[in-house]
Amino acid sequence: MHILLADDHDMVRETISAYLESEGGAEVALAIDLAGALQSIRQDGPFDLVLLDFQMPGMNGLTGLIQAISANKGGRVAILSGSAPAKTAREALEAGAIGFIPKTMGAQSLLNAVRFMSSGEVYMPVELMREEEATDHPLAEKLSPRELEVLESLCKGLSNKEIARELDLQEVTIKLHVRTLCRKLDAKNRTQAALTAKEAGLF
Amino acid sequence: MHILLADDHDMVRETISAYLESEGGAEVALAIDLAGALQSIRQDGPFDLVLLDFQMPGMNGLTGLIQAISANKGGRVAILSGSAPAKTAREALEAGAIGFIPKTMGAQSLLNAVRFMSSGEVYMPVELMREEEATDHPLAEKLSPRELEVLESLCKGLSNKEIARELDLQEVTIKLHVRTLCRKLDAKNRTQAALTAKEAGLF
DNA sequence: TAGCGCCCTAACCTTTGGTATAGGAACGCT
DNA sequence: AGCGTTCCTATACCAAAGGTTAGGGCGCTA
Repeated sequence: MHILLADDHDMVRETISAYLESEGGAEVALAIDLAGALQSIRQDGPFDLVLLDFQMPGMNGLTGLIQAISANKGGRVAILSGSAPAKTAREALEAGAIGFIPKTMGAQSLLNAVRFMSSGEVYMPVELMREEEATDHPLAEKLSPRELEVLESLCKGLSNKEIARELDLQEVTIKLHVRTLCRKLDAKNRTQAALTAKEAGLF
Repeated sequence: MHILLADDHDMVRETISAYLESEGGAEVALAIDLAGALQSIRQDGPFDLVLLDFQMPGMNGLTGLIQAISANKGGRVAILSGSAPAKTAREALEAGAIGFIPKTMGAQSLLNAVRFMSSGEVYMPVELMREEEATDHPLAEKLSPRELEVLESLCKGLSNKEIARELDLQEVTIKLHVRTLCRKLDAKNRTQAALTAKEAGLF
């Protein structure tokens, strides 16, 4: 197996690669950011599998993934993520990733998944696949669709008026939603509501 | 070397332990959370070194560290952290930790640090020691001490009046600081300022 | 059909937030 | 001494946020 592992945490990178090499007999190339990964791909030809850390310089979201896929001709690019929101996992697959690996996974399972993906199979942990559970953030369940839209704008720091324009509603209506949002999120004001939503990783 | 490694990420735990065992000849016990770690310490006697992930169920801040230190009689407890704010590192040392290891550290350096700490020496990466650089978040540099205090309260979602009470100042003064904060953080309002500060990992 | 939950709007009011302008006190610096 | 910076205070005005009550429309369901 010819594998490229890109992660900006030296420790993660080196220990995982050591494990894949000793236990899995893989040949592992390393990169510390997206730029390094892309260069390595172009230089040392297409890999059987490219593992990209999701939070890494240059990645910003899925654009880095897409670049890597186009660089590594045969595809075979997987995302490695520490805190895995199920939604991004599915988005990654839709964007063409061959797999999604949360770091909460065991080392042995990782090895299996890597073998799996190296041979061209798509890998995705079942916990992240359940359609329903996916969008269902524990917090989001209580909110109506409208409220979610408003909350998202709230998290951009927009004013009621701006939100009203964005959603094509009256300002008063926004106020209403903001009030109920504050109640549901147990916040005293819009700022706390936005902070809470952010911390819950909703957006 | 008799070592206990506690981390809730299976992958991190298993790969690091595999590395420490094969390359460092260490004997590594594992735990997936603080409770497990404490139990393991009490059962299998004091370890030469206990490595605790800073973000792990049961840790909440430094209280988990302190528990572990008192459980592992000889001390010898070190913190392992993914995103390492220099401030917490120093706080951990003050609380009695024998070392602080950011996951951005290389695997070989990790091994050295572990050997070092196992023999009772305090280990701390130099980058995190420089007194000045410590509080110096790239963003925080531009802000006066007062502004930082206000910003911190802002990040709790407090109103101007509440902040004024907390800092024993007049409300108008807070407004002033909020305004300059918004200017310096390039935010349109308090909410955006708070969000920006949070994202920069300031608090 | 009646009831319920969600969504939208209205008018009205109070509190809070944001801006401007101006001045005083404390500190370090040259 | 004079200068600049930071910090604090003050007055005043307008905009925005927060809250209340009241009402209409829509779709679902008992």
